Amino acid sequence: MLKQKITLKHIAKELDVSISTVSKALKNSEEISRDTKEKIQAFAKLYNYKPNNIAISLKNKRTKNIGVIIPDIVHHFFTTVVRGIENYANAKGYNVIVCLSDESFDKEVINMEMLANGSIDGFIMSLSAGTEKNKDFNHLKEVTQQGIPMVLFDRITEEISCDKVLIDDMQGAYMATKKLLDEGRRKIALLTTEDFFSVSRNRNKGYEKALRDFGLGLDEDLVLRLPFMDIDEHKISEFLNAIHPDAILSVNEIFGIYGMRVVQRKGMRVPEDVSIIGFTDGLLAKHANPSLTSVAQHGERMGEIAANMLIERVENESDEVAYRTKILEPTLIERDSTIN
Amino acid sequence: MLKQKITLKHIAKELDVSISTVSKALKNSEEISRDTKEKIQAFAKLYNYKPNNIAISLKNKRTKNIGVIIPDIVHHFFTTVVRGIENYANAKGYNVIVCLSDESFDKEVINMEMLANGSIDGFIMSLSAGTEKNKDFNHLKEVTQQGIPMVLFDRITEEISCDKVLIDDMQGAYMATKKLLDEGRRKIALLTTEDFFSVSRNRNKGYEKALRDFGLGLDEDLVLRLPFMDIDEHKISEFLNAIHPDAILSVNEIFGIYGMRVVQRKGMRVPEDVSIIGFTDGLLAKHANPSLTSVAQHGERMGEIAANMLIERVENESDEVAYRTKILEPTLIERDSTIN
DNA sequence: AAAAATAACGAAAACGGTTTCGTGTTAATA
DNA sequence: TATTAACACGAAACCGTTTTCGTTATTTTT
Repeated sequence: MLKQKITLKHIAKELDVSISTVSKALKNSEEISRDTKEKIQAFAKLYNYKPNNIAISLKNKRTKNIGVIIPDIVHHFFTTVVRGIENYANAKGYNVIVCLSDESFDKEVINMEMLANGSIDGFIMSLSAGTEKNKDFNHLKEVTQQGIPMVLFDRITEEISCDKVLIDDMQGAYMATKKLLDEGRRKIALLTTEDFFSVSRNRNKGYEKALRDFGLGLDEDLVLRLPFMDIDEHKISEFLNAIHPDAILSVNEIFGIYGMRVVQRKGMRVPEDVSIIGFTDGLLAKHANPSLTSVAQHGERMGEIAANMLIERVENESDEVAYRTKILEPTLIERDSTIN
Repeated sequence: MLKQKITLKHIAKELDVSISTVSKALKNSEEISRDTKEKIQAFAKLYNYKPNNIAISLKNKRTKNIGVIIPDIVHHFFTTVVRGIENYANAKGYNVIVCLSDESFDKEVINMEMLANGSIDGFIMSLSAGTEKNKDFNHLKEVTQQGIPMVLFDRITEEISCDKVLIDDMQGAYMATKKLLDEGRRKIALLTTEDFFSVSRNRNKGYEKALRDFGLGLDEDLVLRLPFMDIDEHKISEFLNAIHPDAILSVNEIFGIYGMRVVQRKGMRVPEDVSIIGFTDGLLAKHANPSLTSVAQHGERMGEIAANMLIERVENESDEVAYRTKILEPTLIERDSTIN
């Protein structure tokens, strides 16, 4: 049953011509006579010949594969980015190899090394928590020095020069905070992550800037820094009980959802008593009760842009085009956890 | 700056030995003298030599890549399966190439063809809606006939003989329905999809069987079949208004969430007035208010099992081991949308 | 009719490895 | 001392393509 894959060699032998002739005939080369071409093409169609990708990759030193390394795939934002990458890449004839770093520095390194040895033409990645934490970017450096194009998105670092795409996190947090201030809120709690996430740092800054622009200072008591995994609802509860905010800004979706729940459990109403805004416009935000006003990160567009940047680099040998950093504008999606 | 990748040939020339000697030395072959081996290994380490994956793939006719084709990646269940596949595959030294069919038959075919020409050692996939709809499985047939191993999960078909892994959907729906019946519910609405999804058909069957086992018949008026995309909340609302159920079973997570919202909007309480159970134990279910009792599909395990089955096939040339179908037991996760 | 041009194809190198099968040295055996 | 083993290495085929550069015939030109 095992219908062995047919190769140029088989066709050549069968039709009693050389491999080169077969190859040329299938590419409709002018070098080959009409008769021969038709004969070969007919035969190839009949036996459903398809060239072997691996052989072609070896020959051209081009795999038409893109390596994507993300911290987590069970995560709405990354998932939308992957979808954007897939869409664009597939349309351009590229496959996407997805690897998960699982927020671990070691896994990130291992995956990069696996892929960097010829499997892919370039990388698109977002740093793992581990990498952001220990600030070791040597694996990225090595890869770029080998001439493998790379695009960083969302969780990026200044230490590596390469193309980058991200949203203006500071601006997003600024917009959100301003929205809350405009509502008349003055005691705005910030639910954020530990400080090593560049993304969170920027969001924190935007929060602070908005406060200052309104003549308010940053009150560290209003800021809760949570570990990014294993969320402790109790901690959030204690925090909110202690400070009694009239609004909450969360640097992600999930903290916002937890915040909302805690607030509601205390018998307070959202948004009448407490307004809440989160980051990441995911399913949770959309379907929460009330639905959660969110700063949209436009993951799918981010993915498309990243793929576009990468493929351009891959296909234009003309290396020395300056590296670009594309900064997307975040959008505030107003829902029912804020007033009007 | 472009530190060119070093090859066996470079090492050979530099150390004035043959390529074969270098190759053997790096594999610690007994054939090569201690001195030579040490010299070569040291040199290779110094210049950070790593064999080219593509070349090795071509030689062994093994890519160490697994092709995964899923309908959608912004979807909790598929995402957990991918994670399971990744975990297992990575540990075994395999990369995962993810392609999205986007629920489209055509895209599924294109992606399979892209990957089937040498890029991967085997497929793990779940059928797109389009494929389930028009029941055309020729692309799957061709691939298996070429001897490329394949594992189908969740959305499978009997028409293809290959390894399969899925949960007992009928049993899951049965358990859920029985739970509702045990609560004393008698008017259980079923929110399901169009009939071409094998998965939904089985869940419908489980629902029906439970009813019959309780001496109740299937009342078609209690069944609403919704298109799987672009959910029309209004339609759900009309339906529920018309029949006034005391419980709702949904064949997925999202319909359940919508159902809950509609019920609550009507001023009824969940679960006091209406109990609700959904399928897929995702984030929405966990964070809904009240949290949604769900039939867990164990996506991550499913992914691991699929990867395990596939890799076993790939590595054991001993083809003719009978195809296996692994059926996982679903689990009912009781939360607050049902009583106790 | 001799020289040049053209047409149609094949040989071989190359991509970067692995592996089989020599082959020339040295060391052990008869 | 002649023969054989063991050792250490290299040549070459191979995986499946692409592509350059011949090499024949045949046709055109002078």
